[in-house]
Amino acid sequence: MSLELLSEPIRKYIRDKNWESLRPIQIAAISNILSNDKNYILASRTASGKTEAAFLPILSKVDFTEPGVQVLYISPRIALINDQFFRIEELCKYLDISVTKWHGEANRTAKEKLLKAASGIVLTTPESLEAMLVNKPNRVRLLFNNLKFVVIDEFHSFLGTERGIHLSSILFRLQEINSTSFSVIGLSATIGDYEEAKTITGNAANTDVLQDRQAKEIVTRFKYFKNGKEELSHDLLKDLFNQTKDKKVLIFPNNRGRSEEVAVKLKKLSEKLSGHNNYFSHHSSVDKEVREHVEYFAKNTNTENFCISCTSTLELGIDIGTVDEVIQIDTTNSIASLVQRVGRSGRKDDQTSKMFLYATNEWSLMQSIACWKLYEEGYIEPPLMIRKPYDILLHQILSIVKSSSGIIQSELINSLNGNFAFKHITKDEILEIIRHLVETDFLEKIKTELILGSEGENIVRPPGFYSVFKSEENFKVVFGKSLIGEIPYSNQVKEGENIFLAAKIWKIKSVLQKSKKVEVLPAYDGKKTMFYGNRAETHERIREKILELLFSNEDYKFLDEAALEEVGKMRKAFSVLQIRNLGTDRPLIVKDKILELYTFTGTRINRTLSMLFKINEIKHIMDDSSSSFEMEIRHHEFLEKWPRLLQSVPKIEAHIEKLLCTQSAILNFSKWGPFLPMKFRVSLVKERYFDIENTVKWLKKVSIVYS
DNA sequence: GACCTGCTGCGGGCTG
Repeated sequence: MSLELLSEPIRKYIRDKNWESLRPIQIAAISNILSNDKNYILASRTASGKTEAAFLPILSKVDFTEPGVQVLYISPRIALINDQFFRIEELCKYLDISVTKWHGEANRTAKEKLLKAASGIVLTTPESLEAMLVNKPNRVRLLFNNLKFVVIDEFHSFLGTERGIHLSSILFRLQEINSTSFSVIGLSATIGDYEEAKTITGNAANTDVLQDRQAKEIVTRFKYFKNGKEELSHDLLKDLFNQTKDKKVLIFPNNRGRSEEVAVKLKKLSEKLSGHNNYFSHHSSVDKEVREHVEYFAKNTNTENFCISCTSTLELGIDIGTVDEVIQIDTTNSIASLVQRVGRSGRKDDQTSKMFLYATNEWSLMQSIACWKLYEEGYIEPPLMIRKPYDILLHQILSIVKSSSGIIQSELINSLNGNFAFKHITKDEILEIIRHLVETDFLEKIKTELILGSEGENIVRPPGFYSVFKSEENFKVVFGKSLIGEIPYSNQVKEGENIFLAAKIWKIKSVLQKSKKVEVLPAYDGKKTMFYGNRAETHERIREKILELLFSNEDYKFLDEAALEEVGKMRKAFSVLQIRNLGTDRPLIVKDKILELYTFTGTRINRTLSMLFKINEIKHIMDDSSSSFEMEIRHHEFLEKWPRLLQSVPKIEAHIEKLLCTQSAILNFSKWGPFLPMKFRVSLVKERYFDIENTVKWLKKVSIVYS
């Protein structure tokens, strides 16, 4: 039925493809996009044909003979653009529409060709758009002043992030140069909060969600191998090897160091037992060419089995072909991430997705089960709400001033005030930040006009200016003339040390401080490489679910014997506590000189509680993975101080300010935050690192029960 | 010590 709505060349494309029928999300998208000009979020599981769902109706609807680029496709990954380019180009051959890749690694000649005759479809990243807006505003006008559609891929990956606010602001700036408005189409996995998602398009009221809830059948198996030490146990590795040796698998060990450990050790086992040789690691520190080789191999091999040990680099978008099984080592920190990873296997229609979960400690096991149960209930945690993104505002102020090479202050303020990315920030606050930037030489005011100051000139010049997220400085790892990857500078980076990288073992021959290079030679034995990283955050609902699991009698068929036994042990240990109301009671365990408090709540609330403990001089160690506090305080003294926590909430602000002066690392999550006036820095930390509002709610409802 | 992402302009050297 929806086929008739499409233009003839598109119908021919579908006939040539021999598609028996269109997918539900495609049918919904075709009839909606063709019948009105709303924004849409197309939400359905991976490999359900979302790209075609957007482009079939768009290509039917848009008149590509008009001047200027008609459709802009924005992706969070270059690799995804390169992947989608082939699919979209194939589709466009039926209509004689030009498709151009525009990103940092794209062909320059193709870009120049586009500039000579702006038309068709452009595939790009938020950062490339930012760079164009900063350096060549006239070029942006030439290319994008007649846009009809903006398609945003992996829409969910922008939610609740600084990059999402940045993207939103860029959409506003594009709207500003378009005389008529364009529609935004977001392609997304199933997400937790569609109302929040709609706000990125800038017009939530005019944004509809088309959702295909149909999920794939997923087979899961949870295994438990208790691991005291830092490194993975031999038993686990042996089991993992047998589990994966004759299949095509992806393994997610949660961090780069462990990803290398798994790849190297499985490869060694495979060599000893004459298994296949296709063991790889894939993460941001592995050289790009090596990674592309791994992706190419996985995509193009039919007969050979492989095993890729990876981080979230392979969680998003890129279709790496047939994968039989996904292995997760220890818990994911979110349900959204779990869903994405499971979706990497069984992409073909008739296949089920298979996931094996290995837990190495009891809390990781409990959290894995909690995430899985919540997923089964259809729950996905909502993204973080960023209401006051002062840091992104500051970045955009510098960007706009630079692009205009002189702008009237009131004009700048009006534009920012109308920008939907900053709708919760007031005019007065914008003015205050501009004044601060003038005082600190980032901007200079000449009569009513603003230009860049000397500090501002320095900061907008390096290429790093175009992104809003932070990145660490790394040392390149080279063997002879070939680049293996990059590692951060740690005390492990010195002559004679052995490291794991790109699924191989290396001995460090020399460290060249000046050129930031590490020369290596192949070796046979070594240690896990040290990588730095930010702490991941877990939502409170997951921790509440763990408490519910501990006080339930439910039998889980997906657990192996060891996991079942561990769950039984945990349940027994907690059953002695007098918990009557799972929603409000939290256990306090009284030991000799210490107390243990189990909060069963999210990371940001735990951090805030830790802060309140500090303010009230309660000596403690927080462990977020078990959501618990070990406190050095007498029982009666703690109960006396407990009600004071709530009273000291108003003191938090002053305390954060003090913290920011002594240990500025607390603002490490924000790239542009350090350039803000103090009160806005405090606000960023309050909103993104802590969660005061929900901590207050938590403290008001919770009652402590003790053994 | 739990993740990941992106990037201009210019000039010098080389190739056809």
